[in-house]
Amino acid sequence: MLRAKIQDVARLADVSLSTVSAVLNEKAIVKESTKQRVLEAIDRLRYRPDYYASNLARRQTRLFGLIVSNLINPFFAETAQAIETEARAHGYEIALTSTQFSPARLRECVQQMLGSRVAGLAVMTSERDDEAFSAAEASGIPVVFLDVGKPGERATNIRVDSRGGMFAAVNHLIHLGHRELLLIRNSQKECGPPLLSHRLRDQGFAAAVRKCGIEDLTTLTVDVAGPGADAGYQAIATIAEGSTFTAVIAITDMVALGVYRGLQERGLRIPQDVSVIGFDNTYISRFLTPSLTTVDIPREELSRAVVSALLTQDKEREGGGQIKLATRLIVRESTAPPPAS
Amino acid sequence: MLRAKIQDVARLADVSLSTVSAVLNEKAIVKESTKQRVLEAIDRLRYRPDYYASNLARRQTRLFGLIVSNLINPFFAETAQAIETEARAHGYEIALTSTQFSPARLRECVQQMLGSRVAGLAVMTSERDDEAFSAAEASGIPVVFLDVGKPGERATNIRVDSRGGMFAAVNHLIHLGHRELLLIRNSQKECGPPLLSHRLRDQGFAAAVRKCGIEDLTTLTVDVAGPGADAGYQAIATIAEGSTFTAVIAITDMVALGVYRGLQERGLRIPQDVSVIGFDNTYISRFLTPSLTTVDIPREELSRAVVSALLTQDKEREGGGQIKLATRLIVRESTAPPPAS
DNA sequence: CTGAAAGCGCTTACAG
DNA sequence: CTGAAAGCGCTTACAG
Repeated sequence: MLRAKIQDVARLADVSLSTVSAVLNEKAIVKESTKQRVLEAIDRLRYRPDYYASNLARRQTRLFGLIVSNLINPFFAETAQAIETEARAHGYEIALTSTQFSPARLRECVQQMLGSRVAGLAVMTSERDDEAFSAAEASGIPVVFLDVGKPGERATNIRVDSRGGMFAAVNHLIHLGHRELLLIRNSQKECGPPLLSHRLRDQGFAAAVRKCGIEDLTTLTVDVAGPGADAGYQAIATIAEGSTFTAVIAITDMVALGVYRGLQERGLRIPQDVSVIGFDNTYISRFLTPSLTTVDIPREELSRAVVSALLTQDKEREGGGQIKLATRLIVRESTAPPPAS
Repeated sequence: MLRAKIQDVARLADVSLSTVSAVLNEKAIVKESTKQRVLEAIDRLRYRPDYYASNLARRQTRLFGLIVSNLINPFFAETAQAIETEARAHGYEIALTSTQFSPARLRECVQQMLGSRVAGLAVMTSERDDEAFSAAEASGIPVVFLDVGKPGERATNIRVDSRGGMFAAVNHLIHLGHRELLLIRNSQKECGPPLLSHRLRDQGFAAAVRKCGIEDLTTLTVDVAGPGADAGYQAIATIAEGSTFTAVIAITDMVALGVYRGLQERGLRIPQDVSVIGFDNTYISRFLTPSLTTVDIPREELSRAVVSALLTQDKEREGGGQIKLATRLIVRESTAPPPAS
């Protein structure tokens, strides 16, 4: 069974190609009766314009590319959703692709997006790859990086204020009276250097500790490889009996979920024995028991910032841009004063 | 800045178009020295073949379309990921799109996929739309529906054995001694008729109850609109004081998460006071406290079944197919005998 | 408002 | 192994 083409529609409706095209794209004004004939023919033939032919013939697409690391991480999924909604509101589709944290896949994805002549490209991955980044920047289309480091000459860089979030988290714990903090990070396998967004959270933690002015503050940092919840669980399960801590900061909510489980298995109650803070404010965090104190990254603002940057024309964006997004600590039930010692 | 085209590469490398194309597509064998020249030119010009032009010129794409309801639901995200991995192993890309549970969006998505001349289309949505389905079937490409009802003439239908899963869940509870069961379902707004996969789970529940042969079995079903966890929480929060139940079956793990929270707020312990069973075996379920007893839908088998059906040629698939996928109850900590009354 | 014609950037037989 | 030519199915000026 052969696909109908625009020719077939034109013939059946007894009009010219341009008329069918006009009806399809609602560009020119077509006489109502003609339009009906065309519509009927389209319907009868189950005609669907060929996407490749029409995009080839057009000068441009109404498509934004969005590259994320992974769809299973709720933060990426929620953010992708928010961006798609925002983009649709402006008449753009989203082509979504995920890298599974592989720099090589990231390069492929960028090339694929450029080959799809996207009107703009957002790269929101944890991993980074210089070649991929420079290819994106050199393309001439609007490019947005999320927390990906070097602002670059032309790209817009969105920086989530992870540092600020970490400051808030650390200060919250200190004010509650905690003096022994445990920071748990996870890394994906084969990921090369640590994820920038994690590094920023990291640095924020270190800076907050340094600046708080508390002398007897003790900190410990644990790194575990693997998916979030597994890593958080492992971190707690394998930490030496001797190590003492009254509060845990998990680098993501998923890690915190694993921490919850690990603590419970060791017979430690949250928050009576140990306080826990997450990062990302994912959907599940407020349904956990106890509900999770976490750092919120504003999805709405983020998606608006991304789309508006992608919509921006070249001339307006010389020198690249830097957009900073505030974070906010959401205090819930998982944090409380440390147990009396 | 203009994109380089194949012409530019040919000119710079001093060869013909077909030679460049041969290098690009690794079809014909090109002399090594020529190949190097071409590769160099490609590199120098940052050339990227235009996706639309090449797909238009080709007879076919190596692209499968995948339509899901929503990316935030971990089940869809995890399944999409598994399918993408499986498809890549066979040399196919996945175009992923989500409907947000809207039948109108589903129609658009199908049309868009057909316009993209996908080599196969998998529809894994909770909602359904006859027009969209028949458009997909009429297209002549391999089509796979997941739990979407009517097998159709040509499409393959994958049925998850929800009924079997529900039987296992109900029987597990009955064997533990439970006699008062609560089933909690959620529905998405604007979704029209109840989701088929939920209906199947529903019917499975009813059938299991009917067939178990226990006389004094009491069941209650509650419906709440909204996202999973919210719905589960609301269901428990708003259920009348008088209603008694010793076990809850949640229609999805996300609903179970909300149920956990709701029960805890009402001072009920899991599983000492109330047992809870979920559905989907999502990533988070084993990290909850207590870990969640749930019905597993085998992701691997599912993705293999989907991809293999999409790969199947027309002739082999006359009359459509029906593939049934077994489910399995995973017993964890959230189920135990009911409290002594 | 409608029609004929050129062109989008590739791929693919087909000759050489 | 390489080159010239046709064609993929649209869109878009440009005349009418």
